[in-house]
Amino acid sequence: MDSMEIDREKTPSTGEEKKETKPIVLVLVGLPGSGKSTFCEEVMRISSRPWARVCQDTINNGKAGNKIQCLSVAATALKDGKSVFIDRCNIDREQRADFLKLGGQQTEKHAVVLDHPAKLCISRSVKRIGHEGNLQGGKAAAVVNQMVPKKELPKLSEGFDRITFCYDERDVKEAINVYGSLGPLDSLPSGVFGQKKSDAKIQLGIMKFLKKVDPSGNAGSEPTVCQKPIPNEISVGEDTVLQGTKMDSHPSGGALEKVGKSNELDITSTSDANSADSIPTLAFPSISTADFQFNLEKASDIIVEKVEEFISRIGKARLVLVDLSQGSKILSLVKTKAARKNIDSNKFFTFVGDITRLRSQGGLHCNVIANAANWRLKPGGGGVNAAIFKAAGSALEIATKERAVTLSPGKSVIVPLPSSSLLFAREGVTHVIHVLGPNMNPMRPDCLKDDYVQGCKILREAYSSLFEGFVSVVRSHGVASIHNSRRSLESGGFQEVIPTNDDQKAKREADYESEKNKKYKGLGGDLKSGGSSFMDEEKIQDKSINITKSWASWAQALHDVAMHPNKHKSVVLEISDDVLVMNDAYPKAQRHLLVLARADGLDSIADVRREHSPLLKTMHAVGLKWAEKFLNENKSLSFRLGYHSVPSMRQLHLHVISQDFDSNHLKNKKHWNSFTTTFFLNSVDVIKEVEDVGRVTSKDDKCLTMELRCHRCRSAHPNIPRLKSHISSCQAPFPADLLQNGRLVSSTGCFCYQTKPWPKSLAVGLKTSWFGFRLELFKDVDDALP
DNA sequence: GTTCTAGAAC
DNA sequence: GTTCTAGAAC
Repeated sequence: MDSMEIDREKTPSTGEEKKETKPIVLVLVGLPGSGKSTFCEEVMRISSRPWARVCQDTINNGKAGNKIQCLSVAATALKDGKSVFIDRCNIDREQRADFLKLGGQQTEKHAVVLDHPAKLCISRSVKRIGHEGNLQGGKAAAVVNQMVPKKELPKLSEGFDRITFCYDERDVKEAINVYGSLGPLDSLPSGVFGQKKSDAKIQLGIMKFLKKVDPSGNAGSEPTVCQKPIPNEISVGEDTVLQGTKMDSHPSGGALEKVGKSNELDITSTSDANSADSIPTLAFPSISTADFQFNLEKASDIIVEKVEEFISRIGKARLVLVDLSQGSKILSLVKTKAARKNIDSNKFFTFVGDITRLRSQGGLHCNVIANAANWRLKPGGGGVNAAIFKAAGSALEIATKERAVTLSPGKSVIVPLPSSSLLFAREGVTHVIHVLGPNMNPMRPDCLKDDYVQGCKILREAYSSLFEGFVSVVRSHGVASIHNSRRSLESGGFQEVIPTNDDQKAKREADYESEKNKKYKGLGGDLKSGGSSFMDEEKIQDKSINITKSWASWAQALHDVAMHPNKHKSVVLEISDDVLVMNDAYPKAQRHLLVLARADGLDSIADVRREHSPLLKTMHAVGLKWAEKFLNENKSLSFRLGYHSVPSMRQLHLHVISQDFDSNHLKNKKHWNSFTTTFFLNSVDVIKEVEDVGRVTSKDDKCLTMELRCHRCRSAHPNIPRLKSHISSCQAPFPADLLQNGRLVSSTGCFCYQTKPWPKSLAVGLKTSWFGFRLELFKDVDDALP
């Protein structure tokens, strides 16, 4: 950037002076360590204009706060006539959006982008001490790395009046001067200033689409198509603790107890100890056997039984049973029984040590730890619960409260650990799963006395819930971890979990800001039955927190097909890089297909974002092609293409279903209503909504229990047999809304594909790439619309 | 998602 | 007594 003045010529700047002076909402955009706070301080130091700095790191009485607090403080400052700095990373459009609404038309919206190379930001944030948000050292490096793939440069179209890009200190200084010399009545011209390449954003978009973003984070530079490893020299502090550590008898107290057939453990047997550090690992105490006085023999049987059940589902991840005492009876029992069952000791072992200091003292990095919680989910009571709450600090209490207030025996709740927690910073723990086991101690609540039938049942449920929770964390984050460990190995690299750019979920979770530490849905019935104890969906939406659903084992079938189509050749009708077609295993009509997305991490329509629009169109196109094929075979059929708003099965899948509903598999109200009410989201509507607002908003599962109505004439029927009898003969026309916009596909309808040949571009597109063909396809779709 | 089954509805 | 639903378990 030569100078801002020169850039002004090639920007959409109007250069017009504004007659009325408005306060400025200046959104800083930059990685930790990019110098946002310094920028604000420098401007405020020299400026004669009243400024307020809204800093998320300190907004909560000097501690880190959340976005809502920032918005509130900023709004107050604006009302006082001040201009405000939004001093937080604001790294993507979503993070910035709410701040652009501040003050409506009465404020100017500016962005200053401190777009320094990620390496520089890492180096600065690792070195700094006394950072307001305590983001320094190894943790800072990890956070920066996590953010890099998420970076999305601001655009005027987001609602900014003026955007200034700074790539080096000279640019920053110039920008400080520009804003610092702004008097109370001055204003600045609109436009984009200092951006190196006008197509940088487009390039970034394409790179993101191709899942190949320049990891240096310098989107302004020439994009590259390979991922450069993060330099190793930034590996610092506690991250090096594993190296050279013998796990069997760690001098600081941790001791690994080998379980099963192998004497070699992954931590030490791996060629690079760092890679073991990034294997998703759950450390869990024995549930109910301490204070709740559960019989050790029975408990050890159940632990081994449940470990055996789950071990095949956790991929490369590991389970570690932890106990503080060297001569722990429960560890010894479990170890023996696990060995007897030949459970893989790389995936399950026992460990003697403090569950709150596994990495720092024991050299064992466990990204998830389980807490043997009490029903009130409160600290205290001694034992593991007290220790974990104490070690994690108030951050865990607050995060827990957001998710659940109480817990029933046999249930668990997953709590993502805020980065402000010591357990996160020191031990690398990203999630705590609170579990409540059965109580056999008459001195404690809900004592089962000696009812071990019930007790064993609840303990089994507790471990199922815990391991299911861990599976869901691994599935949401573990891909990144595994990719990462691979990358670490290749690069000799950085051992913190660094999400790769192709893992949207992990990417979302990687946000270090507490309000963005997105919400996980806890497990099992407790969230459902907890009633007022839990945040309802609206509250969750209000707090901009997303839910990651946990999926039961039976719900994984489609995901397994999508991930491993070779194992399911017999059911796959068609496959491309992006989608796969199969018959529904329990068809609810004469013709009932599923078009599955093959991307991992796209569990349901709720995960779909704007960037998935091409995929949705591909799925629609493939579904239409099959509908057309079926129509050629039977002209009397009609088809709908759509998604269940709350699917039961994991993996985004489009239903292509004929409207006869002539099937023995259609047995109950839920079946019927899931295809004939607004629970069934028309593919065309989904595509439009995703393009318009970036996601699908409707999520209506109440209609599943509504009365049974004919999907054609809308007459009500008392039960399924009577309804089926009616629909077998009802010839009424379909409701008007279905006849619009291609929602219904039939040989006689207005949306008729048979009258025109399938576009050649589609055939090519399906085999090659989305580019090019999708526009043509939709040109065809548009042409076909009435 | 399905299966199983207790008990409601007829 | 039979049919059907709805909830639990998987």
